[in-house]
Amino acid sequence: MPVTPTSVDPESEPRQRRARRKEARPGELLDAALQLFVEKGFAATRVEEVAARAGVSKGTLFLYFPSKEELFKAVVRENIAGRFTEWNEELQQFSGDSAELVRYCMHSWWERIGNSAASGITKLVMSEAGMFPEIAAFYQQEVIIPGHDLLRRVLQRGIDRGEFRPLQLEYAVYSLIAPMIFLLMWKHSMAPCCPPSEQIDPIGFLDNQVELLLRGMLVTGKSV
Amino acid sequence: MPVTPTSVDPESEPRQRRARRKEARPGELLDAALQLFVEKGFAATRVEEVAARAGVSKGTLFLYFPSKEELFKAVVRENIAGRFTEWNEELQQFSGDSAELVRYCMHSWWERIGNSAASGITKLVMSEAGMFPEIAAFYQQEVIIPGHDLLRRVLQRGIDRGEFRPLQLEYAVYSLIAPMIFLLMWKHSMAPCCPPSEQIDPIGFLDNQVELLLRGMLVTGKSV
DNA sequence: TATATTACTAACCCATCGGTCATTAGCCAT
DNA sequence: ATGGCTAATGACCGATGGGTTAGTAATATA
Repeated sequence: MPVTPTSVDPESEPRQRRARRKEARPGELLDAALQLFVEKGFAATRVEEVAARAGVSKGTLFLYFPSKEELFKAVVRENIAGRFTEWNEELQQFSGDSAELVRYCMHSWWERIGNSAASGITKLVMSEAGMFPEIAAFYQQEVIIPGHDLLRRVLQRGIDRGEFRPLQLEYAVYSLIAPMIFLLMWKHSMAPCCPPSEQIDPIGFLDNQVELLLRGMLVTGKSV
Repeated sequence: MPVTPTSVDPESEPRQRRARRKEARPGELLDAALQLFVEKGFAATRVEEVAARAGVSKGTLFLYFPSKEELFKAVVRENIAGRFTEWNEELQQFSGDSAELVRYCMHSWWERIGNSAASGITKLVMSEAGMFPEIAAFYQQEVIIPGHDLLRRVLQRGIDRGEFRPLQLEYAVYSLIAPMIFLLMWKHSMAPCCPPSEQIDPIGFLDNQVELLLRGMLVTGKSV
């Protein structure tokens, strides 16, 4: 494949060859890098390819990022803006019953993370964690723990309101996280080379899983 | 680190430098490769390192495996020998109730796969699937589908015996697979660089998850 | 002990790719 | 216009590492 810039920019003005656009470069490079890292993994992605996809030469990339590794870190940082505070408030205001809240959590996770490029980041981090312990730790701090806490608060609410049985909170939280991680890995690794017979409908699975878990969590007698 | 052979062989006879051991080589190379691939991933593992760990020179490795990629495939094949037929029979003979059978399944999975080197293979395959669609497809055929079918049969048994509610079988199967995949990814990516506070006790989690799911699957009124 | 066979080795080759730098060209102030 | 500044380039470098092969030493056979 020739290295025609896949034109990350929205306005497809026939850009001149050596335009000077200091402001726009980093973002375009990060976008291109995100795509390629998710597609091919860290090791198999060539910096020159990233540069080409951003419509720029390899030298220019190193003008903005000191190394491939730093580029990778920047990609990860860029794509996990702390959406958790906003999300937390949203859940704080929720007034329905806790089963409904859990359903809502899972759905909004799918919409905002699972079904977006952010899911690629998570897959990427888990795949390359061995090579980048620093990033894994960072991700742990910035994503896993906040997400974990958020879900624990949701479950605690259910218990406090007498809707859920007293649960082993730590484990129950992971019971909600597990299907997300599973879906995410599936989507990015098995699904692409998978016969149609074995495809998973993500929303169907998520709904089903949540109902199953809710039945297990709700106080006995309480119908769904 | 010097390249002293880490002596894969059990009997630590002070092996001479150029011993001829045609029979033992492939196995030792595969063992070394498994370890290193799991530790460092495919790309980051150097064939010379594999050879060294097997106590042999790089040239010898290429005498037994035509390329690094074929070595990788051989490792995958070697470590997922069709244990499924044996496993299937074992479950066919099970005489207890189906909840107990599900518990037994999860536990034996943990013992035989999750807590063994085989789990590293699965993690590896999922991580590198993008680079090796052929292997991903192979794994799909040889592992995922048989495992899937095995679990479906278990759940079907529960429904047939009136123990489980009529379930959405396809989804319910993945509800059992999800925690396994989750544990596996966690163990091989996040756990190593994770504060003690966030460690997961695998068996505790698995048990808890199973009980939660069983509560959701059992016909109403049936206690656990 | 002499000879043939072959498992094994180590030095080698070379394509790839991360990273550098001297040069070029777009932009702006005067 | 033009000269100074710097964003951008692409040819280049060096290291890395997969793969090759000419030669060596262990074994078999006689």
